[in-house]
Amino acid sequence: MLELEPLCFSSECPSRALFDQIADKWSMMVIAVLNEGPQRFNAIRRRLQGVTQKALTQCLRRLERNGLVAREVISLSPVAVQYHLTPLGHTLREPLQELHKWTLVKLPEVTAAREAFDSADGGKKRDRSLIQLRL
Amino acid sequence: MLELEPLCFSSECPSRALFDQIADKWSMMVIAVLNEGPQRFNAIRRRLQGVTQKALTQCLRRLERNGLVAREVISLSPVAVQYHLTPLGHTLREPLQELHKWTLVKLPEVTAAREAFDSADGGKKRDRSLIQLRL
DNA sequence: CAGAATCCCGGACGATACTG
DNA sequence: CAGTATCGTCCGGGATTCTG
Repeated sequence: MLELEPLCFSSECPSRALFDQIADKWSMMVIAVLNEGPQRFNAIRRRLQGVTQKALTQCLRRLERNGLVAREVISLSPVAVQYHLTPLGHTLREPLQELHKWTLVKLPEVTAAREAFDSADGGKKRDRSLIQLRL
Repeated sequence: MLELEPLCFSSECPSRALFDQIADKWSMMVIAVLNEGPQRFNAIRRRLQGVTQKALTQCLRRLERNGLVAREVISLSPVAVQYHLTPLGHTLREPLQELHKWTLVKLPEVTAAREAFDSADGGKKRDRSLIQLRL
């Protein structure tokens, strides 16, 4: 029942950096896809519409390096490569999915908040200054 | 008990973009800090060692725009500004904290995996090619 | 105190071409 | 097929300075 310790906010806390490494869009989606079973590179690529080959490669390498995904080369000709979740990777799936679920459920509320925010002081001094509203 | 629908992977799916907007290091930490109660700008700044003023401002604006955080100006002299979580922001706290907890618990395993990965093919062809190992 | 405005640079990213 | 290599672009982020 402890509230997660002092909840390290120090800049040396390594979990801070780790967080950035696992909590990104592509990692989440790759893990979700691989949760359905082992997949080959281009199979993953096809399911993640809009991902570039470079981004996917980097993402997979990072996941592999962090021990969340395993890569196995199947020596055919031409070569085939399969990726699958490790047990460790599996433990990450649920927390990530919770977050994804949140975005789906709360999207309407967020959208409403955005419209309120954007129109509220649309005429004031903060026209399009630092508030880069992309997305 | 549904497995989260078709789990939209399409590039038009708006929750994909939303995910990137809320699942970052600073947002997580700001929400964690504000969970302890309303805080002023510099108070937050002090607790989040290493954050720059610009990054924090941007983060707070984004959170405000998405309806997760509310900003209230207290007219003193000099001006004071308080930030606090909205009810919507509160609902995001738990999923984020789960993820943060994951990084704390699994950090040893991840670290081990990294060392294995980095040393395993340290001598092979993938020296320091595309696998940028920063962190 | 709580930011905004400016400047600047390294790095992220996409597009393209090449390889085993 | 599953990547790697290279290039050009762009922009997010830090440092600094200024303001109500």
